[in-house]
Amino acid sequence: MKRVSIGEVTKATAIKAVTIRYYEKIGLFPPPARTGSNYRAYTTDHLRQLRFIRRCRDLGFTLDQVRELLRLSSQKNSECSNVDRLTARHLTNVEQKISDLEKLAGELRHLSKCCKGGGIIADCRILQALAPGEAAP
Amino acid sequence: MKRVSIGEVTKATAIKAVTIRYYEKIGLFPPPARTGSNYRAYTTDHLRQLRFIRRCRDLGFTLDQVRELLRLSSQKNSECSNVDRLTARHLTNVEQKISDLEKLAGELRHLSKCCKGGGIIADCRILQALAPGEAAP
DNA sequence: AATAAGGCCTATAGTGACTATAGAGTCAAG
DNA sequence: CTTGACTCTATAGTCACTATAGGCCTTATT
Repeated sequence: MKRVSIGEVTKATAIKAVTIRYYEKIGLFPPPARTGSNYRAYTTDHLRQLRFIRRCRDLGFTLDQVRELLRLSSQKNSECSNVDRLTARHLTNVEQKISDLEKLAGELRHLSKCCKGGGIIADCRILQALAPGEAAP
Repeated sequence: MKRVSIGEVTKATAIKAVTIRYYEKIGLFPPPARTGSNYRAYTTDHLRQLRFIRRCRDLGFTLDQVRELLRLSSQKNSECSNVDRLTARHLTNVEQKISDLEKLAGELRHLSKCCKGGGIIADCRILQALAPGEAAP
């Protein structure tokens, strides 16, 4: 079967070589065979897995979650509800994070509004607002 | 003047003692005096600074940005436009992150929708969707 | 055949912002 | 006097990489 170098994998998956080696080191996917000169030689199976990993990471899953998804996806006959649950939980996290960030953006916008332009630090409204419990005189 | 222990500071600022010591170690704020038994003894100035830091962190500024804000806020007579710029840039980052996460949440919701309940892994739409370029048969 | 460029190898250390752990000294109350 | 809560230092671990150093392999050019 055809085997490719780590550089080819990088081109095909957009995962950097160092990262691929790192994934191998932490046991995220099985290590590939080596050539006579000790170069890694990947199969199309590796490529498939690494694309899967890349996609999961793009979607914000942690490496532990990816590990779990890989494990689950290898058990072809077991129930798929675990996958659904994992995805749903992750979605909840992401939604929480969005709402946190939106609150935060609101506060930052508020800060930005009150200090437009050319005062001096001593009168800076932003800094005053950042110092809690210290009302402006 | 009155000085308080690290425990008091923790209560007053909601920053953990270890974190306060960590901030001290990386030089984020001046180290406090010590008691005879080598305990840290904080002034109200320290308290003010640490509350400031806490607030900045809550707003998502990095420690480097906090460092800069502290530096700026100590120069009472210089211009405040730098503070404004820093805040604005941070806001832009936050807004970018929100939009990234929203796109991501959309994809996750899409995933979640297509796999509700009780199939087996071999047919799992989520896993199929996570494997790019491998269309379902 | 020598050389230079580029790809690949390993191992180690660094990032940010903490968190956890171990082992020891200090203080107040009972 | 002992218990328990608090404090101290130093070190290592977390996550998901990124950077660096130093050396081998391959290919193309001279």
